[in-house]
Amino acid sequence: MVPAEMRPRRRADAERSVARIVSAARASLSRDPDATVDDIAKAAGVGRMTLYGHFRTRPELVETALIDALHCGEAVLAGIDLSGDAREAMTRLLTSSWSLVAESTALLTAAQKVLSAARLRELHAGAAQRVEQLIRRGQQQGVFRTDLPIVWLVNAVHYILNGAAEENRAGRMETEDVTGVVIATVQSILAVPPSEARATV
Amino acid sequence: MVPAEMRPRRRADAERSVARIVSAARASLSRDPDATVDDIAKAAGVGRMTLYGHFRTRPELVETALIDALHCGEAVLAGIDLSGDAREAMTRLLTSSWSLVAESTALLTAAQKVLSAARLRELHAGAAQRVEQLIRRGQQQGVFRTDLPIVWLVNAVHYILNGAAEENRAGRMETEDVTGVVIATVQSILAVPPSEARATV
DNA sequence: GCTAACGCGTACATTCCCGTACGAGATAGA
DNA sequence: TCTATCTCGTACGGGAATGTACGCGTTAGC
Repeated sequence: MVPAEMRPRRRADAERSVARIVSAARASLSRDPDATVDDIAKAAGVGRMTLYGHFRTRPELVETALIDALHCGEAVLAGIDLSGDAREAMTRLLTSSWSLVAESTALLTAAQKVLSAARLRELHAGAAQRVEQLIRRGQQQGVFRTDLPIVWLVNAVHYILNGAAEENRAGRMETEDVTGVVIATVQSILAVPPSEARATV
Repeated sequence: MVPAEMRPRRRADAERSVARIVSAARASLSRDPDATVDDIAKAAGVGRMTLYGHFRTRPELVETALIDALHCGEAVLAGIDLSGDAREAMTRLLTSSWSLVAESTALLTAAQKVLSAARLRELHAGAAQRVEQLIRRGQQQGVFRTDLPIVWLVNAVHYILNGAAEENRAGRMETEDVTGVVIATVQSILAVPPSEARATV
């Protein structure tokens, strides 16, 4: 709530602790949405009380972790060239940030239990919109399908990313294989299906 | 554990209660994996103590619900013609039972928290194998892709079904639209991609 | 070096859920 | 009608997680 600039100055070690806690929270929560405050503190290598010194409640911590992941996502997205052929742009996007997007989505579901729906929409709107715009541009270029609702296409991509991340965690897919599988699957979902292609001609 | 035939006879009203509880458990758990025993009892319209009269522990209830859903799935699958063109067979399968499969998958994730991995594999093996065999047959027919691991294809279909069910629950997709969207998406995922088609020829 | 800020542990109150114990009233089924 | 079975409420104990209170030792930063 309070802008970072207005809070009383923090000491350097406090800054480091907070960073480690947020990082641990992102990792723990995206792995297990029900991760305990104690789990996160242990993962961060700090005491539970130290954590409570920086975050008053668990929901506040979850929200901070989600915001952090979304900001990272925004930053990475901003650095990717999304112009040109939408299919190639999507491949670039997935190659460089599928794990980040998957993490954000997992965090989002973790946050659904503790944050209000309105707050969630507010936070997630930006991130999802970038993907949606890319898909929309692909549709205008005629390389992405238009026979399914765009909301579904956006979310289907997220479900696939999440699923691939989970397969990887569960040991059913090697980390080095994920990128290729994700790209192939997503491109198949977004591509113009044969039936529609005929209709378009 | 104990076969139904060997347990002492139950009265008709008890039979009805159990049926309502299992049904409520399936519905509640597939909506919220963390549904409380009390939630389920309320949804079933019985007291919590009545529930405990039939199921000793929550894990036992979860397992029963999962088994029930899987059995329903098996029964439906057994009634579907899976011969002929694998694509059409898949469409028939999805049309008649996407919601059932989605429910089973959701229940499976709910069960992952309370049942052992070994027990889960044991229970789920049959259901997943039917889908896997269908996909494998499609690959032999040359209508389904072979460039991605079959395990991934099977699970990707499950992720999509789950996702579609969630979109429907969240009010982002109309119930009457789900079937079409699911079929279109799954067929796109399984279809032979253009690049592989060229290579095959 | 001084001081405020920080790390961190113990202890405690609270809440929520699970599972058990007991028992009184209702009902299916013979 | 009679009885075993079933429903279901209250009450209780245990466990886990959240958040608070207090305090001592340490360290960053001036």
